[in-house]
Amino acid sequence: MADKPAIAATTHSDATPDGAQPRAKTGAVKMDDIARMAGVSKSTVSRALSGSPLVNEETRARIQVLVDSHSYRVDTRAQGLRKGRTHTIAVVIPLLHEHDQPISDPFFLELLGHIADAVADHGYDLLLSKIGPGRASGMADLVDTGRVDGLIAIGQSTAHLGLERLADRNLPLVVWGAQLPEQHYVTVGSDNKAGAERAVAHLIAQGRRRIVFLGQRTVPEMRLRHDGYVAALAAAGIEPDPALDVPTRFASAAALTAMRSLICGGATFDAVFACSDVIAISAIRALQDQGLRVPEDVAVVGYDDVQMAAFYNPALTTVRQDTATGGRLLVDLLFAQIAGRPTRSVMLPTELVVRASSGVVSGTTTPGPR
Amino acid sequence: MADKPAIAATTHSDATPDGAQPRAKTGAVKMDDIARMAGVSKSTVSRALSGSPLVNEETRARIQVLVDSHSYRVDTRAQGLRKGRTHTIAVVIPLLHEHDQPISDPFFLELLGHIADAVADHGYDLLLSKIGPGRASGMADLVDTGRVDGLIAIGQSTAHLGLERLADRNLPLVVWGAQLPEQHYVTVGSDNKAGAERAVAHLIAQGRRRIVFLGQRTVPEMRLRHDGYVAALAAAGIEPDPALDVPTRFASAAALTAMRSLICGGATFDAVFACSDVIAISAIRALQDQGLRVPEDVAVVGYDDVQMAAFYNPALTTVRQDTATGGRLLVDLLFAQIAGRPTRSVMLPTELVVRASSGVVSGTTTPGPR
DNA sequence: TTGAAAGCGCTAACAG
DNA sequence: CTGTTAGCGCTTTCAA
Repeated sequence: MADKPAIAATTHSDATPDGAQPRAKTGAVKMDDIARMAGVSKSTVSRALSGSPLVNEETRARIQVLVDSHSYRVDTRAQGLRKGRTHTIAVVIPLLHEHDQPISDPFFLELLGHIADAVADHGYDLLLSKIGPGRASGMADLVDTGRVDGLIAIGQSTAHLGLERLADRNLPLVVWGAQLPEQHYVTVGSDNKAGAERAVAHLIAQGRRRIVFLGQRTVPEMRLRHDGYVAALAAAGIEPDPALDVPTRFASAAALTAMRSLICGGATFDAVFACSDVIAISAIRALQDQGLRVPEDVAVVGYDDVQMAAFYNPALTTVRQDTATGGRLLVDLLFAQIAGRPTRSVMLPTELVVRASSGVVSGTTTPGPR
Repeated sequence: MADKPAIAATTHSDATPDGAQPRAKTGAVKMDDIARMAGVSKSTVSRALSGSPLVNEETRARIQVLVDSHSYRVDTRAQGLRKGRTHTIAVVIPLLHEHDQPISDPFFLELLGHIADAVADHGYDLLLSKIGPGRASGMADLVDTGRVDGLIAIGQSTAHLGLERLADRNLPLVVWGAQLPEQHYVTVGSDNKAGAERAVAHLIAQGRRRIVFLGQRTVPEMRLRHDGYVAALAAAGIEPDPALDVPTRFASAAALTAMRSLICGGATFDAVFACSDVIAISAIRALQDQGLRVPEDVAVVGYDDVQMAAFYNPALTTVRQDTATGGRLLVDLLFAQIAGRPTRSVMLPTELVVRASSGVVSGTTTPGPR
């Protein structure tokens, strides 16, 4: 770990600041207490609190007052134990690689934010969990130990088989990612192939012919994007050059290195299709460092339309994934499954957002943010 | 909600795909079942699983086999109910404004990632919760309803008073943010004033005199950064110009607008100190859109050293906050509080990372990423 | 070394 | 409308 912290100040001791109630940690008031004070039974309180119609309005009011004044809250743990539900769903981020800087891609954060909103709207809690490679069993545990009612996996990465197993066990599960043939689990994701195809076709339309594919093809979504890339080239009668197929992980640093070595390797190319905006941005940096101009010498297109894409310099042309509907859909489908309703995978349409980095001549007006 | 999804495919029905065990949803195996199979009592299983030394090794082995083969997992809900602990901690993101795009700043994500790691290392779960303005009571509920053992708030934003109340109730709570005088709760955060002061001093050292402060002073951390800004100016004998004090929210779009109107308002300045990297990046975009060069015409310094800062164009000079130690510290302090040990606030040192955007002449070598 | 019994705080029949 | 009675699945005395 890094160096010791520098300054230290405010002290938090267990002494109660002023003469406040020195209530012990176990001192929380329980339903029984409320019942006693209201002169009724626990059951009545329970009913009153759950809005049952079988309670005298007067009684309910009396109870409510007590509840408020003592700021009593039902213990969800006990409630869940009894009712068999947890009112919690897990969002799992399967890590792609050993020690990728945690959840670093802004795209994830945007999606996560929307998921969090949707989950909250349902009145559920959200458990966030990072799961290392191979350990899909960890996901099952979350359900088996009664911690959550269902799972949302962000990105199937290399966990495909593990996810299949979960789905086969009929655990409520929805995955953000690619729609694979024959898969047993439900996914929500953008139309990766079509999105990529359109992006690459756009580059070709700008007169580019030697287009680099920058991304990790082992991840299903990226493989589909690669398919789109190939399809677009084929449609234009261009033979894909394996030398322009550059694998890279998602971290900025990795992308930078990959791009650098491509350039230094003497490859010739006039465009780059990157599998994510973060990768695209790193690529641009590498290009500029080597004295290449974007988009004049090399046009670049990314994927995601992360917030920052519009603000980059040059502003990034990219394939937008709609994280807002995506997030909400993930949650809605999951709740449908929890409710026992059958669900099916959804593929979201993508949109090509053309900005400066792909070399389209535009006026002085900056293509704004979303 | 947006338009309807496009394509749909794989169906997830309740029918068990192949001849797998059509185990009902309640069909999970319980401790009692294991006990019966092992020919011992529930208590023994419990002891065996918790590593109690009062169990015959042979018995323990027999139980373990059963547990593994049935992939039995202890129900943490019941366990928690009995033991009074939840093994879960909450990370709360107090929202700054009504509908700021959820948790959009990459800085938060980086910090969150590290917190998640640290929490996982302790074997705890992490509940993610977004709380709207003013509703600090929501945080208390998390503890009162027995959902979590403690709270980590990321950014005090405008929730200061609410946090005070929580601390006064002696709930385990650690806050990422500014260290305010007399505050009752424990914080971890960077030395905002010193960091900002150094950044601004750096700009002054580059010969800049008219330096814009770009950020929201209502947030405690930002106010401290403003203090540092003023201090640096004062040290150089520069009178702060109120016209250069530009408030803006944290979203890229807001920063862009703020900067634009400053420029169009005809203000003259030769540098910008932005309260976050995201803001800095938007500011640069605005400057360039108006034909100003960075750093030649206007030098820019950000705050955070978000991953992308090194990759921006021009690479961003910024004040690095160490999210790795910060995250870990937040968690360690929280666990100390949960264990009943007294804790004190910590102020982390910052580091000024000088890159191209502040106009320092450097060779062809790019200041690399971290 | 093990088992029996008593709850953790709550809900849900089943009787009034 | 309300109270009584059983547990939800686990841990933990207290005895054996």
